[in-house]
Amino acid sequence: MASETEGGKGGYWGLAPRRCDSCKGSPALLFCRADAAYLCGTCDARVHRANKLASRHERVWMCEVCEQAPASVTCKADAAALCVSCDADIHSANPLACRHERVPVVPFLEPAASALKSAAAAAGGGGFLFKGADDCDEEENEPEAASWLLPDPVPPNPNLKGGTMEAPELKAADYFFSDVDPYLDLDYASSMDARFHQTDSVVPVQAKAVGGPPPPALLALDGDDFTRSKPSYSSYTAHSVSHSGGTVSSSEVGVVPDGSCGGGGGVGAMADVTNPYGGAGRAGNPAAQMDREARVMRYREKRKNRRFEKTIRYASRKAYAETRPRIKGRFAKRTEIETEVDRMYSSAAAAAFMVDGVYGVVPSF
DNA sequence: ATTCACGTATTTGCCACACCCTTCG
DNA sequence: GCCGAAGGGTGTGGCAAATACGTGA
Repeated sequence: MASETEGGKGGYWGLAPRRCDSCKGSPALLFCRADAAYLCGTCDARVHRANKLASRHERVWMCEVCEQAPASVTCKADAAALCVSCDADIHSANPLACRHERVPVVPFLEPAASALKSAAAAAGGGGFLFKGADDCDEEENEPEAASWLLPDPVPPNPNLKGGTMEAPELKAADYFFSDVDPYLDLDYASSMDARFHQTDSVVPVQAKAVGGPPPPALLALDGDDFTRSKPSYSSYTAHSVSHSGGTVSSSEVGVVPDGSCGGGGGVGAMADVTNPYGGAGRAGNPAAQMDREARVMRYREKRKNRRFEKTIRYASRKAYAETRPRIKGRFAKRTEIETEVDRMYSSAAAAAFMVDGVYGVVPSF
């Protein structure tokens, strides 16, 4: 699906990724501090396997955003390795972003491919670099995580440039969004975010305890993976989701073609949507790239803030819903008698309930 | 290997109404 | 710009129906 990058030749956000200093052809995958050189996976393996001394060179991944500079920090929230510049840009964008926990990148000594595997293997034990933002401390389905998060474990082969399914430019960031973006209405999500941010402070989140960590598949795809056929995770059923406006639901994240995409809907619109990189129409368009960047930022913020447990936004409504009369589970109209009874006992009975501790005071916001 | 029936698990929609939020004067 | 009133829209939980899935014959 995401086999092409911005315009088929640019980097993640339209900027061409830095080329390997050795072969000058493949995009650099890592930076060797000792050599002060940017290397692709193939050259890295060749250079640093040459002798024992070279094998001790510390290397770090390239910044996943700009692909121009070595990563200096890893943002846990974004699950991304970022260079100093991108780190500053991204995490100064808004108050939420600036709160992201970041840690210095840890250099690795093994070849890139091995390092990738190690990272994937370590994903279950603190190797958050290649994990989703919310599942840092949870078990991960390793193959799946690798399949959608990891950059191509096989170093790009310059000889196959442009002729393989795996475009050389395809890097971690591509995997991050390759499955998600086409089905993620970022604008809508952000608008919902805006709404929630307006009201989130109104009512404290009342998170119900859930049995365990969210399933990797959901975590991996922001809970929006509607491309899969009916995932069944009992702890995260539709009730816990669709009955909660605070969590992701199918109604929240509609599969809505981006109105800003060219083509005017129909097949054209969908074709554009299914291309997470905007297609040729966006290539080289700074405005579109900025828009894309903003969307990605919003997506990441949403991903960071997502909750898979049921979230009660209005405790008062919950309290009323729980006490509301029902017929076969449906809310029923209060009869006059009930109303009268409610009125008669509202003060005394309510007080008794509160004394019993069964019903708490309904907060009024 | 395919089809069918059956049981189980999961998802979806419905309902009333208090309250939040926007609009208007 | 501030305030209050009015009205519309939203969120809430339990149940049943619908749907999906799994298993054995």
